[in-house]
Amino acid sequence: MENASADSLLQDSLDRCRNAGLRRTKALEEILRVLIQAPGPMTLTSLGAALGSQCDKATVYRLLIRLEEHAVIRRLGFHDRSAHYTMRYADRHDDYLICTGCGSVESLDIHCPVEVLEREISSNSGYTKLYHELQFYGVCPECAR
Amino acid sequence: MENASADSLLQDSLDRCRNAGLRRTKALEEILRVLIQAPGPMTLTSLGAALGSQCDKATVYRLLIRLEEHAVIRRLGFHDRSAHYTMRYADRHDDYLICTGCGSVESLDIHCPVEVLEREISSNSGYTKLYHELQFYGVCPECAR
DNA sequence: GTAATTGCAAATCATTTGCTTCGTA
DNA sequence: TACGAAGCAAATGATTTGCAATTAC
Repeated sequence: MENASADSLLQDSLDRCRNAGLRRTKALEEILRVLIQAPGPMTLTSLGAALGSQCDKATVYRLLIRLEEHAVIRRLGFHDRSAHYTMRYADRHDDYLICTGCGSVESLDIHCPVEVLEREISSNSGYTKLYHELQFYGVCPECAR
Repeated sequence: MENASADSLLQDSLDRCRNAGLRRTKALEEILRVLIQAPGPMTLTSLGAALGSQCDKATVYRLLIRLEEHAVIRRLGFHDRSAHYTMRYADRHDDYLICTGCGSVESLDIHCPVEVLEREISSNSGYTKLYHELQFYGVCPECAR
């Protein structure tokens, strides 16, 4: 992802945050900047490391929660003990392939056949605001050596 | 699930455990018995509660890990902080529908279109022992009131 | 008899929360 | 200026681990 693109993504995200009623603080900007440039989902801890001591862990934590509520980011539950977060873009839905050995995460930009099911399940169950999370687990070539 | 069926499932599971080299202990039997009868996935804590003081939490924890390694049970990562476990049967793969409000879990015995993808991903990525986990999240009718 | 399991207690570690201070709108 | 947000410190709570005592094979 090039700089120009990353910049406009940051702008878009900040706009969405303002519309959601979030104040434009340094922590917000930095978190979004890091997440946008990240090659993959990040945990609270890895975000903290990437931010250095620019913002407090509790601040990051609370912002992540709000960002997820407002659908700016997506929260992922891998088999890891910690939650992973990644940007949520309207035109893109990633599923993931995770190695059960080393824990490495690859994103799969596959056309997920689940979207159809989603609508079906929604009408059968009466659940609203449906979304899904799909993960594939396996042993990567390295770990299989 | 009736008793006769539950009994034979327990037998089958115990057999698989023996083949895996696990000793037949009281803790093992009790954990399997509870999981087999459970209406849905259980956490370490709920398992502990169901077992009363029949076995120590650490014992349950270590057994769950081994049972998962030997594919007797399946571990699920919901957005809950805790891991959920459920029996794994050869002829059955459940996906789940979870309410983001109250956390209730329903299992979906749908024919999951992901199985096909799984093989495809396996050959593209070189990953082996692939399996997947699919969850739908949404707001249940109650919580939407 | 012996190596695998337990039980109990203590250590981790990722959150989560309370509260005071700061800064944006 | 008022109220949401940040920073700091302390509380949770679900795992994880160490080690001595048991127990299945």
